[in-house]
Amino acid sequence: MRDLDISEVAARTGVAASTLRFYEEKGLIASIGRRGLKRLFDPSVLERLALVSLGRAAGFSLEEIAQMFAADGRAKIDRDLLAVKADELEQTIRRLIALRQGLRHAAICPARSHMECPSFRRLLRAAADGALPPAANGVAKKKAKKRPKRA
Amino acid sequence: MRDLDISEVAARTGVAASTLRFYEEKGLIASIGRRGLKRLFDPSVLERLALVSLGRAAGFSLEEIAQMFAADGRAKIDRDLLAVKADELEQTIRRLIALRQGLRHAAICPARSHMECPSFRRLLRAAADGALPPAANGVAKKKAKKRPKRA
DNA sequence: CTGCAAGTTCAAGTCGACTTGAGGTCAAGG
DNA sequence: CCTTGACCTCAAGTCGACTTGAACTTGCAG
Repeated sequence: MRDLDISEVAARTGVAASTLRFYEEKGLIASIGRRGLKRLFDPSVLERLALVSLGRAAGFSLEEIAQMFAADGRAKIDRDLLAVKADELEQTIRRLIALRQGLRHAAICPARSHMECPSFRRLLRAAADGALPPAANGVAKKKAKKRPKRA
Repeated sequence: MRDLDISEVAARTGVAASTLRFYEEKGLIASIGRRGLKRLFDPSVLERLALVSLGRAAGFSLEEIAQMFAADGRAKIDRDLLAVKADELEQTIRRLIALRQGLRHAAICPARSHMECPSFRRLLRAAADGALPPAANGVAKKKAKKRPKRA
């Protein structure tokens, strides 16, 4: 496969060109050269981006991800770290399950007011105790932009 | 129970005073009056805050939460909306579970490089397809501040 | 009566991950 | 050869949820 220019990478991964530049700046990906001014990417960048996407989904920050890559050239991912993240994820999952249960119940609860529902009050107590997940901050409105063709 | 001043509310809920002012400004809570300059809160604010906390954990924005309260005076929570959130949560949970599986496997995978592991590659593919959760943005470092006494 | 800790207001700053805008460059098609 | 549109750089802006700082005011312990 030929080298890819930025718009091809964007099209094939669904990652905006601006984001790709940003990632390069952060050391998450690398362009293999330029044609004139324009970046050229090796096709392997696609895999790399998948890895980034995976890392993000797993709750790693861009910086953490960059460090995994930075360790040495080849994506050297610390297995212990993975296990730790998996455990964290497990915690989160448990909490979310409890929460979902609570919500479902609240949604169909016959009590006149939620406040009269013991189940809801229990959930409330849990929330007050901080036993529920912290709730992702600063999540901007997804403006449902074009999700480009999947290659 | 007597009316509470802001630091009492903060102490009993673990919500910073600055946050309480912020919440009041946003219409999420209301102070019942002032002693001099100082806000006084009715004890019911504690329950209200638990509700806010619950809403946040469930993935509602402050604005959405405010609207639930705004509908009329008494916390009028739309059951359909709850159900919707519960479903979203369900989606998220499924994805997180897949992810956790993937991470766990990757953590113990015997393949020399993760790239040589079919299971890992499958996960990667899923990530590339956007089948994984979007990963909460803008989450600032929790600096492990004092979690004050639970009343 | 006085001092001061604890409250107040309002504007501005922070955090992470990007996006947007202005202004510039250049490879390729007509 | 010349246009043009895809790319480029760099600075600044955005989003949500708060926090922080500066400059005041005040209830109340001593």
